[in-house]
Amino acid sequence: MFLEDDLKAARAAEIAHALAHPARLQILESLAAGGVYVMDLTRTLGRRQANISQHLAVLREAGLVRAEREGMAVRYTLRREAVGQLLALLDSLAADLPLRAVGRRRRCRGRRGRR
Amino acid sequence: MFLEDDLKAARAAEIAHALAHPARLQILESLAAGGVYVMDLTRTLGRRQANISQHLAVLREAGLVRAEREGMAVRYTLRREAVGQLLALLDSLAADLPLRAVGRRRRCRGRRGRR
DNA sequence: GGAGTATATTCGTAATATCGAATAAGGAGC
DNA sequence: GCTCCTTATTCGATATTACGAATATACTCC
Repeated sequence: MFLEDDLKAARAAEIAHALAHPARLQILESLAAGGVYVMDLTRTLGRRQANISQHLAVLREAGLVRAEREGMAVRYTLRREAVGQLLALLDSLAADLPLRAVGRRRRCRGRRGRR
Repeated sequence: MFLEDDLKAARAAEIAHALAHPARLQILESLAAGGVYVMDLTRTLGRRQANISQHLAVLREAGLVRAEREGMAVRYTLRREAVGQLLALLDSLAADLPLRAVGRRRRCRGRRGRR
């Protein structure tokens, strides 16, 4: 799939990149439950409005969410349901991932012994 | 899932980040078909050995792949099959993503009134 | 031990991401 | 028009990433 189509690989990488930030994952999770307004996100996530808006721009440009004006506010919704499946998969992977993966630790390289 | 667990969100973001590069997606796709050696990847992907090794390190630290020495070579395999499902989902999303998402273009959002 | 092969890491640099502060822009209501 | 509320964008500083080149490490064979 990606090996023979560089453009598709680039698109997929952009999508993955859009997912690659805790705040954006939380935004998407909020959206998965139904459309929400930006103001709700700033309260829920405890981040500056500008910051939320910046993250939303990343998600928008990746094609993962859609923005619709409703009067003064803007309602965001997931553009595809596959996004919800992606979240679920990431969640399950994150759940049973060995601790080592996160803490930026020294890495234990085979250092031979084992094998 | 991520809203109430910052650590899990961070892990999931790290996993997504590991996926967020065309070369790493291609590496994972190669691995999905069965273990491969680094030398194979350098040939298949047409990248420098050091570069492949650097990308493999990212995948390793994210817990997505496992490295096993086999004599002089090192064989890499997917650590979890959920990774294959992630790839498939990314592929389908990338397939029907509107073009606009990739080209870093000026963004055309509803902008309704055409300003 | 030495030479050769396969893989990993370090270093320097250019490109990119993240964040807050400030500012701009859309819309409602007066 | 002006003001308030909501959201978006720009700017500047800092941090992180990607890459090649060079170097280091692990292993095999002689």
